[in-house]
Amino acid sequence: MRTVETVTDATSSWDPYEQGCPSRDLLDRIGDKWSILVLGELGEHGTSRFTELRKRLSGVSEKMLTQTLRALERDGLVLRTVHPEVPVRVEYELTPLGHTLRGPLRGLTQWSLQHMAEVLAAREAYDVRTGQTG
Amino acid sequence: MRTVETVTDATSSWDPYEQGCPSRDLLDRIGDKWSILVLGELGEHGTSRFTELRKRLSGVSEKMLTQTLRALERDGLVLRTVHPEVPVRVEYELTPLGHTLRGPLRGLTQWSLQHMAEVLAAREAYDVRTGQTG
DNA sequence: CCGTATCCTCCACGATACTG
DNA sequence: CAGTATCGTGGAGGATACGG
Repeated sequence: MRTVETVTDATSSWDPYEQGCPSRDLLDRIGDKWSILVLGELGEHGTSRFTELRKRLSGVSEKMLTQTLRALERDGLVLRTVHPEVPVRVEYELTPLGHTLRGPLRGLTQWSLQHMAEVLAAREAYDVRTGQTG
Repeated sequence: MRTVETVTDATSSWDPYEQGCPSRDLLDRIGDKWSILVLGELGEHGTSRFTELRKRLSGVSEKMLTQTLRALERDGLVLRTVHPEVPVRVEYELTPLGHTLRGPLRGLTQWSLQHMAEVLAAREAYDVRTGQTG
């Protein structure tokens, strides 16, 4: 899932396989490890500062958090506001566009809550049947 | 996004970061490059054979298609039926559980269709503002 | 406090060749 | 037809150190 490590050539080319599957287009952007976690946090807690986010998303490195926030900002999903104080205070919040994503995302969350147990069960059954674990 | 290249130790450990974010749990399974495309195809066209899928998902390698289908089968989302004829005929279809995923997935698709243009626009605006491209 | 710069590791994905 | 086996690679993601 391509995030933008080299931002410079991110606009250059789109893989042909993406054309015609909108859900893939979207997941190519937010399907990475941290994007939806960030969107979730900003959706629930509202405006947050960098370090605040970093603490709540335990496990994220500074690099990845910055990178994720930049990508979301670039795509118009997150608004970044710098308050020129000393020390600097930076606040992140969802844009209106970002808020419209919460619905679909909640759809995924709901499905996961309702059906993930079945998935886990199916997985174990499969492993027993095919003889992993035993 | 971990798919199962080495199927053997796939059950062994779960990253701690996943706990408590159901949408991430889900995306860790179907957020890979081909899963939702396969689910989409099987959802729309119904029962399909291996080569049929391979043709419709143009660009997928045999290895990746097999791997994706196996993972989906293991998770109880896809049913694989082998017809012992000569030559062998294998058919894939969504399970009832697999069908329940279509709703949430359509949610993503709808969002993408409605808002991806805004995302693209925001992206260009950002690039101009920060001085890529020019 | 809020990042950037650098280096490194690991594995998802692809290409190719072969099989029941 | 429907796969398996093997090898190679790009780049996502982490650790660490430094900068405004």
